Amino acid sequence: MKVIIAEKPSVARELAKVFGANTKKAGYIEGKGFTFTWAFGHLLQLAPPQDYGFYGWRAQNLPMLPAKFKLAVRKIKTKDGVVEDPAVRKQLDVIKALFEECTEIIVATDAGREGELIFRYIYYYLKCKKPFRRLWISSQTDQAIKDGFRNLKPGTDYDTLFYSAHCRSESDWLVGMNATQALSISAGNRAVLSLGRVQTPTLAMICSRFNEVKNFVPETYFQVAIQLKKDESLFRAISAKNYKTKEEAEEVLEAVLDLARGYEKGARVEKVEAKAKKEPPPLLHDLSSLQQEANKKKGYTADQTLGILQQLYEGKLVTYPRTGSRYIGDDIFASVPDLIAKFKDHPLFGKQAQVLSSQKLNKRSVNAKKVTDHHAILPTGEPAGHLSSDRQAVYDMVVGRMLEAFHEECLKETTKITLVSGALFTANGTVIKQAGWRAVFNDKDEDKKDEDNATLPAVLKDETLVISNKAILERQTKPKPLYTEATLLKALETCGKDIEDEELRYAMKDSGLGTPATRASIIETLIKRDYIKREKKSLIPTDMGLAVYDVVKTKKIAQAELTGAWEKRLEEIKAGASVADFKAEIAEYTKSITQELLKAGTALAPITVKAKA
DNA sequence: GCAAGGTC
Repeated sequence: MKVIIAEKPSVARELAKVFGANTKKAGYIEGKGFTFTWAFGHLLQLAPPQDYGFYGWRAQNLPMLPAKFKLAVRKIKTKDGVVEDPAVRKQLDVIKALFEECTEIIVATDAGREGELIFRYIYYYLKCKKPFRRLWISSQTDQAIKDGFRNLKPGTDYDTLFYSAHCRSESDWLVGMNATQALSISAGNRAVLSLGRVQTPTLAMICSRFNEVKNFVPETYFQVAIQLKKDESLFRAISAKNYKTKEEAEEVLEAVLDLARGYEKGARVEKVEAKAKKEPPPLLHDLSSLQQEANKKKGYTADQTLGILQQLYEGKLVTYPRTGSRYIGDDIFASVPDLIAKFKDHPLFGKQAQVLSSQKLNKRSVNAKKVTDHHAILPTGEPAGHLSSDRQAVYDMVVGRMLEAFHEECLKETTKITLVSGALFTANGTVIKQAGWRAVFNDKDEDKKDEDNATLPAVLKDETLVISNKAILERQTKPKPLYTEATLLKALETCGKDIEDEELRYAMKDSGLGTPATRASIIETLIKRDYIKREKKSLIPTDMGLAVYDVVKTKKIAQAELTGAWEKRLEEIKAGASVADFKAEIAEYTKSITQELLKAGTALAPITVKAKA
């Protein structure tokens, strides 16, 4: 018997279906000489400090550098404290029995670094010696699965991938556990002051933006607005220049030849620029873009959206949600017309689904090369039935985005009218000629200011127009906005892009900080630590968060570059570079950051006393 | 009591 192990039940079911195996047992499916079993993500984790004899949180223990890491069954928190997760233990027992029985293991965890680690941790924890081969597929259509099984790779081909995954895991433990204890201890051991490769740069981003806003000095400036009349329509134009003082603006205002001053047609059209613009449809959603949209439209937190999506996924209404890809492959695309047809009677989207059924689909979201372990989020087409309002809202975002993504471009015409009346004035307008994908939600373009979205009347060069009104506008420069969950998620995704060092920037280009599956929990961790809080839609630091930021802001652990540097080395390890060298560097860094924090954290003692009181 | 990573 051969046993196939997947990362999660849904994938195991999919594989079993392709093989025609359908005898369901507790924790596995069998048939046709194969057994399909699964993990639930990471079943095992690196054992906590006490498993190496580091009891309590004491400076003498630091730095904790286990000679050899141990694995422990994943824990959950219950009212009786932290215990082994019984479901995980049970599944491990199932896997153990199957591994003992089998002649060969086929590794079908997700095709990536963590997928490899999930399997290897199980394999080594169970002290299994059975031979294994690797299934490496990036799409789960029947054809891709069949091809993948015909083309299984030797398990050892992925040894270096495992080494890089293992290094990632141990390095995060070493730096995170030691830095956390060092800071907490030196601040008086009254509160958990956690630090980590991902959470600390995230905190730093929130704090630095907050400080920027707090220290921002707004500057007042002035504009002159005129109201013009062409036949029966009115529109507004704004001075081409901004003025620093009210006096300057008043001079310009005075010079305007308006009706009140007796000028029948005091404005002359200097220039009319009309441009046709094609606006392509948005890409399909990945988890992050959906979390951002749900936060903007409905105010859901990233964590809530992930939870809702997980429920929809378990209800088989949407495809795998924790994806970082906004694309699908050609195989999935082939099934899209049928999928769209299933929404022809949908109360909200039925009409657009029908429209789409009769036109050529836009292929902007179709690119097999940009599909990583999972493709973009799509509805499955299963009948949804009655859903709670939040599930319905998120489901509609998935369905609506699918219709948008395969829709035609939106055709717009933008117009810029330049006028002279004393000074120069401009009016910007946009007219949607053909809604295309924008017909799905009929939303306005939220990135644009209202005044740029005005509908302007047709005017000709050198035509003269009535100025029916004029005014001075007092404006203020604005700071960048505080982070919301939506903008923070975006920033986490893209934060590697402005790193100066070219190699580090390259190493982070596909990753950013954290992963789609973990970003929501990073935000929740910072809130749980009392480092940040939600205020309306914004995320703002607490006094504690700001104090921690002050201590670590110049250190490597607070920089996104640290992840870039690690990614670069991990990529090299994957390509065969020395593991020992990287481990030695991490041990060195662990020692130095621990020493620094053991001294630096004393500055935080007063604030932890206050927090405790 | 602690990281980041995965997922029911």
